[in-house]
Amino acid sequence: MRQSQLFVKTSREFPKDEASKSAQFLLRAGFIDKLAAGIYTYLPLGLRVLEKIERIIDNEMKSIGAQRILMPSLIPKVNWQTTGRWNKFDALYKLKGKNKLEYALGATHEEVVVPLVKKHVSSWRDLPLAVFQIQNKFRNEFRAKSGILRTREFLMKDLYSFHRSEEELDKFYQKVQKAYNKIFKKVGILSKTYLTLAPGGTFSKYSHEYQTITSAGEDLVYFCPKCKVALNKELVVNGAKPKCWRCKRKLSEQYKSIEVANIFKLKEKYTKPFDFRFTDKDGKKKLVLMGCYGIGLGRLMGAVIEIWHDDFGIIWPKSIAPFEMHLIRIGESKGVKEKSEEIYRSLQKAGHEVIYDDRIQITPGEKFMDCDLIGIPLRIVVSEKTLKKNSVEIKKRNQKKLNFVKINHLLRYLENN
RNA sequence: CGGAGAGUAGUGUAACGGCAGCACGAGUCCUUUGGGAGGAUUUAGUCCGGGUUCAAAUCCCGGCUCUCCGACCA
Repeated sequence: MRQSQLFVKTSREFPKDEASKSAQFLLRAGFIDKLAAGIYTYLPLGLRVLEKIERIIDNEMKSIGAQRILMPSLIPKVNWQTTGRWNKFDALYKLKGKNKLEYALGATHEEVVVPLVKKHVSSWRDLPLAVFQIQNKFRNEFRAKSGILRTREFLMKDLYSFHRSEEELDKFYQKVQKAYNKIFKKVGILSKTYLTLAPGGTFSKYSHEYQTITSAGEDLVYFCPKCKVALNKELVVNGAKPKCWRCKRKLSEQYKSIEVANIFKLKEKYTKPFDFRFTDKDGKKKLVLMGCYGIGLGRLMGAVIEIWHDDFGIIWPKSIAPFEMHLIRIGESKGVKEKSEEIYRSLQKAGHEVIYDDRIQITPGEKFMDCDLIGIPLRIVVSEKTLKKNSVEIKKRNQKKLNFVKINHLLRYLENN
């Protein structure tokens, strides 16, 4: 993509009203635009990142056998009444339709997925089953904050699994944990992200969260260095000493963290109100057991930036960077222009995702500053200086070192690095 | 939802109750091209509604919005 064609421009000024680093960089670099508190547009660069995260999650979900669907956002009142959440879940956005019908925008989808799956599952032979979707959720948060870390409309992957026994549910629950670890590894935050025991909220007694430790977080956790797991502070009753839920050792140090994902064993909590039963091998009707598993995609994107940035901007992990490389042209001479256009075309032809700073009347300094701000992993510079050596200059976003590579060796160099 | 703070041009900021100014950005033209360059020129603003006053960005009342703290929370 040509940077001159990007309709969103970068901004030199820090937004006055944003405290969190991820929000500052995303706004300055033109990844997102704020419409209102907790409501954001994803601009071309931001959308590319979001789509890459989506693809990673989609792959991992499918690899554990989950089938992707897309449920509606408009959910009738009766469904919420069946589970008792019409009045209990106060983050619901409620709307009135014609004929006095009422709806809530989807804040979570048990009320849709349970009756849906019930229509098609009746025998033990139909189970286990897992379905997921990636869709915008609406929650009327009392307070939106920290840019895309806590919003009122946000993209979420929600997975629901259905089982015949607790044993089967446990097994799948473990499988999801492994898949989640793979996801966090791919997006570059696994080393800071810990399985955390937490209260279950409206869903169950306990749940597990995935907490990414960073000072930008709004949660507090105790971390066990031996077990590599954490305990949410909300679970520590007044005065009690927090203990690791695995090895039982006493924990003392508190860390701020971001809850990037949450998983629950719902068991029969939502299958019961919908009377969702299956006929087991022994001919008896039994309640289906259920689990649910969420990841907030935008929040994950924000968490990655909280971990991966420096004073100049974002440092995207390769896996979710909006582009693989940033080709920068310095200078306006005919030779430089022709050569950089040629390199741009050959990179594209070789299948590389490249953003090309072909803007004119922009000083080299400004191009470099924008490049650091946007945070593409690899920077390739073409200028009079590099052309004298028949080369381009290559620099990684997270390193200081400059490499000069002969132009006719460039594609091979990129393959091997 | 409770508490605190703030709303002036696209962004960031100034102006005692008395001419709304500056910087950056954006547009046009020229020069410049290895870490936010220089010149010329143009552009654009007091959140909304009421009140006090000869006169309101400024004082008062009401509303709206944003940010932060708390509460809440898949």
